[in-house]
Amino acid sequence: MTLTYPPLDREGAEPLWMQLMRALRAEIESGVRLPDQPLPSEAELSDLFGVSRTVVREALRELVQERLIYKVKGRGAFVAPRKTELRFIGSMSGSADDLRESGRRVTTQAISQTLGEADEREAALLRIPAGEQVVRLRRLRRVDGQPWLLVVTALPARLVPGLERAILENQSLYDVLRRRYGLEPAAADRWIEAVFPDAEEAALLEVSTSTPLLGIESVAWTKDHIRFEAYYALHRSDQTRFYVGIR
Amino acid sequence: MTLTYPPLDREGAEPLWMQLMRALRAEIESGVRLPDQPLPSEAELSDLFGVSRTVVREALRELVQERLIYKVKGRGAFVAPRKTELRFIGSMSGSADDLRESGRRVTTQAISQTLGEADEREAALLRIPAGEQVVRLRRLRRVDGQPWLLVVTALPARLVPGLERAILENQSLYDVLRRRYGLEPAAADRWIEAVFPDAEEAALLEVSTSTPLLGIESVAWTKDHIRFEAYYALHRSDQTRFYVGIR
DNA sequence: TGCGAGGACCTGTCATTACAGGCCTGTAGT
DNA sequence: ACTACAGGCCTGTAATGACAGGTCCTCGCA
Repeated sequence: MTLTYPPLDREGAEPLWMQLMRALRAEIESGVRLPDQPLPSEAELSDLFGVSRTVVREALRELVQERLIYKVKGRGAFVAPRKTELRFIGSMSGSADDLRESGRRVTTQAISQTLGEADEREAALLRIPAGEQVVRLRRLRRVDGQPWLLVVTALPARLVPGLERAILENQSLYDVLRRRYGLEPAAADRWIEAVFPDAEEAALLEVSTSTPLLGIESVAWTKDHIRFEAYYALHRSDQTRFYVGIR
Repeated sequence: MTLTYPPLDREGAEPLWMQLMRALRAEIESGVRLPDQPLPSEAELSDLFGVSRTVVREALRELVQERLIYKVKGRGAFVAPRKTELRFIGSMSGSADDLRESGRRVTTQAISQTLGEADEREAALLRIPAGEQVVRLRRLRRVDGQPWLLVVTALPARLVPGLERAILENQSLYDVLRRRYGLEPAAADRWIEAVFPDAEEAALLEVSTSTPLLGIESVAWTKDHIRFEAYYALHRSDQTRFYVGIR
């Protein structure tokens, strides 16, 4: 009993492997395929979708990367056991709320809000072509007056028209995104690294350029896999600690 | 001016792409290739090493994954700018020290220390065959008497002979690994997710099985890329907060 | 001198073919 | 009833060939 599939679009719209990946992901996330159940073999998928095994393997590779499936050599590919949904608590709102609860004064200062073209890193994170228009927000967050966190957020302009003119001072970005644009974060990828600030960043955070900071790269997407926000945050970890909380 | 390379081993010892990846990684990490300098093109690497472009692309793919290089369509592959070394502060030692500094009592209780066979997850993380012998440590950490963190650590037995008989109670694992086995963590990958504990885990942490916990999967390796430790930590985030600190 | 077209070079994508080696099961032999 | 082995299925690895489309330099023309 195999499902039937609409033919893939071969007119260059999108790579075949990406279309195939989406089709399989939709099946898995819709619950049609149950955890630990085998997917059709690579050869079968080739036939079903009318593409080469190269395309199938590329698609499966991405799904393995996303932890949606796992593969066992000699047996096949299987649906990964459903993970508990990672409830997305931004270091932005989440940690600010935590700190406020603990009686500290948290303020957010908008450094700049501009329209611009996505650079390589942002484009890769948001899965958009480099050069596409993005709204870029630079904000400085203070705790008890002390600089604490510097964030550069990029959002595809077509998803958030007019955001560059919104007043975000001391207002949760996620609230605005949800209320005004209907963007609800469902999950995010984050990378944490130790970095040095450049001269401007150091000045804003009031540290020397040789002070190691916590750099957090993040990309957030909705349940429909629309990647709507990428940010890079620089964190002073000497004064206030950075933490991730679950609520 | 191209370098000369020893021929790759074709006798099934290791996939060609892995050998090629190692060769390129060694060059990059030794500083022979400078940041943002281009690597030879895929075609050139094919010729230099006498392998197909398939092999070259697989090797480059892994290096991109490791963030050692980046690729630009139409231009080539380049050495990634040297990242500030991620100073590895385990949630084990690091956060424990932080808490101790803040005047809280941190104790570690060994639940079990056994020899066993690596399961699929551990094998994948440690890059060893499933079934290889691993020393497995299960430990419970308390803060002010309250259960806080449950960790299951797996280490390849051949790297840490006799560790299953060591006394680790209230002693830093990393100290033991460094002093006794010369294993110095240089970097680590970590994944954070929200999970429910199973019955036994819930009992140890004194929560219900419907309490969401912070699950941290981690694998650590030395500067020689020897992956020596994988752990899965379950964190009570309702009582004490989980945080990552830089020191 | 400035500019635009062309071409060389590069990665991205895709198809096809081949074989090694792990996994599983059915079957023949004990 | 039990075991050993063959064969089928599956993924992993590898080679080869082809073309699309991005990048960059050069050369000829205005």
